[in-house]
Amino acid sequence: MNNEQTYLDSLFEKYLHAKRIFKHKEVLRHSYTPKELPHRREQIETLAHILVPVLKGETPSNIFVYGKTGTGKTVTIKFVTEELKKASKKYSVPVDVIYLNCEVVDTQYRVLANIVNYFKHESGFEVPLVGWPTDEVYSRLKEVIDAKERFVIIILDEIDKLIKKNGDDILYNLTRINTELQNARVSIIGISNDLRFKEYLDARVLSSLSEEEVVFPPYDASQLRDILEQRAKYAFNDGVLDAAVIPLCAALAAKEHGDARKALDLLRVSGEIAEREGAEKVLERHVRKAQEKIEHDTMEEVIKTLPLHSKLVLYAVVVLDENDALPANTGEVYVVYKEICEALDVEPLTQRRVSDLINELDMLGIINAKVVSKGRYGRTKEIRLNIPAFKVKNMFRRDYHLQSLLAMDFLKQRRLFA
DNA sequence: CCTCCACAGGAACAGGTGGGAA
DNA sequence: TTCCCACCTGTTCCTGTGGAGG
Repeated sequence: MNNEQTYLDSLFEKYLHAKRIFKHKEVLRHSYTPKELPHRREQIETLAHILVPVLKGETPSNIFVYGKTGTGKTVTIKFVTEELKKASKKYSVPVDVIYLNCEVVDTQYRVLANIVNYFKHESGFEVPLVGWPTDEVYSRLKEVIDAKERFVIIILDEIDKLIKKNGDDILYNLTRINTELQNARVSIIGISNDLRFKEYLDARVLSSLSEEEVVFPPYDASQLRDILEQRAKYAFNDGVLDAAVIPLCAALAAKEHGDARKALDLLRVSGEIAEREGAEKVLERHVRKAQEKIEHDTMEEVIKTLPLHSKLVLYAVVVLDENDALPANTGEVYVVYKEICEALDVEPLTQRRVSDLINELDMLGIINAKVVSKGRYGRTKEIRLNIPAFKVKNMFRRDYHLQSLLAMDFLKQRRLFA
């Protein structure tokens, strides 16, 4: 047998094994809506109960839904509203469900524009993504919605993001829109990860938005196990999962506030790693590898796409870390940052701006910035690095600006904290 | 109890981009 | 083309503040 032949054999061999792991991988993606939602019966019933007046031609209450990430809020709402749409056909009540994710659609203008554009096939016009005055879009919205008798359910997912950035004007407008409509009725379902977000709301808005509240508690490990098992049945071929795999994925995800999304990602990536290795079964060690890979990949993606000055600020924190100068305060980070800018011949930003960049890095989980008061010695942030310095440097190694910085071994030459 | 540090973080504004409309 | 608008980055100027040390 010649080399070419062996190569071809192993090529097919690998392919065969690869086929053995997954049956329907897409079942493990979070965009997939399963036909059954384990451990969410109570929430489904509550939501159905709140929405059922629609079928009798009455306006349902607005709903406020909250729970941490990966507790099944979005998937449950989508499921229930889908069912409602099916039922509404039977009773011939026209219902439109508009789903908006406020992480993407994150201004009052975009929310309104998206709603108007939802009806573009019916109304025949479209609002541009920028350009119009907001109140014009709003009156166009009323016109379009009110064109006939119907119920419009607007789902605002991650509504906290929208409010934190823009205040509660949108909600104020949307919650009282019914008083200005003749034919149509609008109700709103707000979904939030953050319970404290209610503090940002005006009392009137709050009382009208949270006429009904539905809470999604985190899943515990055994519930996560049920969810994974249900999906694994369709996703994987029989017998390819080692008995320890699902419990481990569930346990790891349960540790992080019972996040089902995380659990599904772990299971999927474990399968992918096993597949790539050409293994016949998914084993515990694949899950461990998957966890590392997920963590590393998301962090790397975030850091790579950071704007230049955020990278420089982060690099300043790395330098401080390597000088054992952490936790540092804002002033110290700013001093190092300015030196880095000078070394690279880049115009530094003001401290005010850098302070905001530090907050952004904190939000991304790359660093940790806690506001502390040191009494006589002022009020500042205590800044720490959340990932090992060498990992950050490795990610920077491919960055055009920072390469030179690493090459000149900035840290040692400058002797910043001798 | 008061002071005063070293900032936090809000407000107003400037300048630029990218898009639609007349 | 020119004008308008939303939105972003960034600056300047500013007021507010928790708590150690006097």
